[in-house]
Amino acid sequence: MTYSIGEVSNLLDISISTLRYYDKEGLLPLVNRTEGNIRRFNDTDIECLNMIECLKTTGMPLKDIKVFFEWCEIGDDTIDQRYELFLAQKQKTEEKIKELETALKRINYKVEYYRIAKEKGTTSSPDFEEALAMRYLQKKDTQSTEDQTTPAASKSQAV
Amino acid sequence: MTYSIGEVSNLLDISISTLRYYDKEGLLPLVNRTEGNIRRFNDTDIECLNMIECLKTTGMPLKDIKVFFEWCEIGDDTIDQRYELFLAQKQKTEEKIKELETALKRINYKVEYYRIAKEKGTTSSPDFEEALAMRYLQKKDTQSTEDQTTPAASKSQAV
DNA sequence: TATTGACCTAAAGTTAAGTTTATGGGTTAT
DNA sequence: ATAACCCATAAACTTAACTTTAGGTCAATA
Repeated sequence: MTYSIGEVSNLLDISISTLRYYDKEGLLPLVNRTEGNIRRFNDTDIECLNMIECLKTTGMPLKDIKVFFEWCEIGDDTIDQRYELFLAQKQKTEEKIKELETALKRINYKVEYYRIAKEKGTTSSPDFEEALAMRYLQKKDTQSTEDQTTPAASKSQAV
Repeated sequence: MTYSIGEVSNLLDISISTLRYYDKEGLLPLVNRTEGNIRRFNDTDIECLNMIECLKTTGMPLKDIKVFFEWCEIGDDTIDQRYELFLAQKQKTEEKIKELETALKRINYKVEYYRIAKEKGTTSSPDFEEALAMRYLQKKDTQSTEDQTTPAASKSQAV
């Protein structure tokens, strides 16, 4: 099965110009062309594009993705490099997830903070302060696993 | 307690030029200055910078972060907007984490793939194919929670 | 006193990852 | 057969988030 650039664009939700850009940058080694110079993408190309999306999601820059594909083309001599690449990317991704989870806790605290502020109509009344403190203490007692606050954030009204 | 720009830079691991850039872009409402026009950061400024880092981590562009701080300055009339902002950011962050976890599975599969390739010295022998299949089936049987493969990825040797 | 080091501004430069524009070829529907 | 599409390239443009550069102040130190 082969696909035109427009079909691939719809299939993978990547713009046509981005696909051409990736091809030009050498991220898609050897995309076939018709006699009329029109690209025909095959299943391997689709696989490559899926892998590009995967690596891009985890924050790998296109130039590094390109190097990976070059290693693939070279063959078995580059197995070690490719192993190290994925091992490093695994670590980076795990770290990224942890960072996001830490940030999410702060954000969840803010959602709670502003939910109470909405109820009270202000962020600067004793009533608000108390409701916030109540909510915060209550959660501590009940050992809720989600929506934990970051104590540092609760020190300041400023943000 | 107040801090010079250099101290803040060391404290939060943000470059001096980035701090000046944030200030210029209006992300740090009202940083105090000495008579000699030197910035003195206080604890509220540090709090703001921590919040900037948090929001930046979750992918919020600086212009949106700026809007948030402007809302903070306006006061209680913007509580609803701020609530919605954090609610939206909570959702985006949860989605981002899921995306990363999906990508991580693919990457974990590749780590396994290349670990076996290293052992066998190739990615294209029947021996390698078999070892990979063994490993994959074995994991299915034992219900391992980590390092699951994405079946799509196992279809192609290409990448 | 001269120089070093930390700070300041404004403006230009950089990088990544595309997107847009200008120009043109080939096929299909009215 | 002419308009409407889909495809092609090259080159210029865009955006975000910084970073670098050039030029200047000021305080402490050798």
